[in-house]
Amino acid sequence: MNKRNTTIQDIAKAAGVSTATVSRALSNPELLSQTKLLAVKEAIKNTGYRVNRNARNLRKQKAAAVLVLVPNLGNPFFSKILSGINKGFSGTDYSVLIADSESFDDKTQRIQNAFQDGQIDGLISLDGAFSENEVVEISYDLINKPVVFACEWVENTDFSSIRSDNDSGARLAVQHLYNLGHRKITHISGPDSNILTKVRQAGFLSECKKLKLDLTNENIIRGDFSIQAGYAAASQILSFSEKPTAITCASDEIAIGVISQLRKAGISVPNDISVVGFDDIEISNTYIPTLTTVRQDRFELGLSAAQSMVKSLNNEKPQLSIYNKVIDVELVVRESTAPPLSTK
Amino acid sequence: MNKRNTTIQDIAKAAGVSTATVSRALSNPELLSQTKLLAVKEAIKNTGYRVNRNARNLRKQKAAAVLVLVPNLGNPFFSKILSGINKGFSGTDYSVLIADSESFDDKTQRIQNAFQDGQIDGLISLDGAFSENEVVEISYDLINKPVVFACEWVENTDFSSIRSDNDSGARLAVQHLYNLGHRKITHISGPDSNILTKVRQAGFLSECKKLKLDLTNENIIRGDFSIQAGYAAASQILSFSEKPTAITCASDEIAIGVISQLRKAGISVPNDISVVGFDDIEISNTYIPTLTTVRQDRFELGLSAAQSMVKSLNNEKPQLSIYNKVIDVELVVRESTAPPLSTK
DNA sequence: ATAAAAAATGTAATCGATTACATTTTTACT
DNA sequence: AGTAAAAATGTAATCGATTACATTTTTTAT
Repeated sequence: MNKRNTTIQDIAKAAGVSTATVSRALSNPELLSQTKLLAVKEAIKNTGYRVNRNARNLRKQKAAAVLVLVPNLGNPFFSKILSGINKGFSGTDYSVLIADSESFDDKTQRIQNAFQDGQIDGLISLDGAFSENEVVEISYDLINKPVVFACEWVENTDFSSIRSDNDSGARLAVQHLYNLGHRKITHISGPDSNILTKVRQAGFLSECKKLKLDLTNENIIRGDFSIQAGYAAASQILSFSEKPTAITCASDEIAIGVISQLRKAGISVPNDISVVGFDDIEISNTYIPTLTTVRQDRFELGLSAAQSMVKSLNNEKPQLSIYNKVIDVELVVRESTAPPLSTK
Repeated sequence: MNKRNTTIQDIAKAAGVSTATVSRALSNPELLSQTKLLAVKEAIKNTGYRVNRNARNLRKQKAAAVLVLVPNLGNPFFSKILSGINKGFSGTDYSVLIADSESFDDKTQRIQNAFQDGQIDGLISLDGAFSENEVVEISYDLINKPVVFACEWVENTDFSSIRSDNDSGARLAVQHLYNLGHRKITHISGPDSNILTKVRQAGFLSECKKLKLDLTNENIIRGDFSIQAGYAAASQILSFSEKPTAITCASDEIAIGVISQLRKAGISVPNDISVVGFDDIEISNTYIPTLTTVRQDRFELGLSAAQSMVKSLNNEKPQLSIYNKVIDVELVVRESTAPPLSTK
């Protein structure tokens, strides 16, 4: 069935031109005369020829592929971002390789290898958990290749990044609760080391201060982004002598965990306590109660990251200029927030 | 910074051997004498040499990559499968390319192109929606490359597939409800064309018959797998003269949609009506009420598909033998099901 | 009409590894 | 020790496209 592949040689013969001309027809058609160009196109159509990627990449010293590093592929939060990234590369020559940080011990090693093997031309990382040493290893100076962070990022580094306006998001949540009349608000935070956590927490505290709300150490509960963290946080809150009237969470999953746990303790959301999430994941609009939350446009996040990467890749002189884009977030008000009891 | 790449030539020179020997050290070390092998290894370590993938692939006429076709990357249902696939390829030389069926007009064209470009050696499709013509285009005869379907599959074809035991799942749901005392059960189905829908629906009907339950045309409601379909189905059910006491759904999302909509109409799950889902997605364990559902091991599904693909890929003579694996499902009983009112 | 400049095309080296085939070295056996 | 077989190694062609450089053709300007 599959004999030898059709190559550029075959096309050259069929069209009565040299291989150089065929190659030009492929990548620089404007250099050719109409006649030859047509002849080549005709031959290509007749044979169904397609350029061999490996040969082209070898010669051009390119990979025509980009690696997307996902902290945990199993977490649905990332799939929408991936979808946006995919969209951003559709219509380009680039393939999207996906790797799961969890699936290997040394992720920087893995990244370096992929670059050195000529497997990839660039890296989009949704994972911001890199140590100082690791950052050096994937830095531009060393690998000479573009790196873009999306969603998460690494502090004090020169990598481009696309991120949501996490600070505003946190503030919007507080303002919303404040406007409803809440004065005692607790924030459930993500894992300490996470950059998103830090920013959202800082935004929360700063906005509370601005609004002159009392700040005690019961204002912040630490957890991670999971539903389970929400359970745990709810239990803690239940033990507070003076309970908050509202809670802002670092993720929708936390919010859902909190709500479900509070409910088991007979505390109703939003009647007894209001809860605001962060992210606006799929379920938030269908959970009972539907969740008031800060929407991040995850698709857009991925799309922008991909587009920025494509730009870097297309500039022959890899422009080092750091590109940072902050994507607006939006407060989506639904059922999980209401005025506090006292004001009713 | 980046001078010329370290090549096999450099290693040969450094180790005082020929390039052939270096190449053998890389892929058939057992052919070499201890002395030379060590010399080569030493040289490789000193230089940090890595083989150039493009060169190797060109020469070997391989791609060392597999394409995973996902019906819709934005749908979190698939991310766990992807995670399993990734796991299955970790430790191998293969890269995982991901494509979203939604992101191009002609998916078979896209697949064929990827094969012809030498971009991929095999295809794992999570998308079973292929017409007869399309099936021909990606058939083994034509492309001479392994294809594995995971989760979904195409009827009456010779492709390998890894799937859940959808039939049993549907039956387990009915049995569970039957054992609780339910005698009037409605099934909310997925999109007509979908193979999973067909099988689950057939399982439902067959089990109902077996248990001698009345079968009217109110036993089946058509929808798609979405939460919205659940909304719509709930509205329909509310209009039935004689309401079912229990509902089985083709997906958890449908189930959640149904529950939330019934609730708005003042009907409580499970007190008034019991609901069983299918899939056991993340939220099912946290929804209110927590969802009784049929668990599919999505990670395992992906893992098996990847392993099967790796096997096909490693057999030099691509074994055409069709490999079908059916993965057990499990009924997870939670809060959304209870005995019907009448029996209480 | 002709020289100079510009455009079109061709020739052949090149990217970096693999491997068929040839040659040398080692082992095994009489 | 001598020879056949086996093991180890080397030489050079090859995979398929791109591109520097050389050459030919066309256009432009005088």
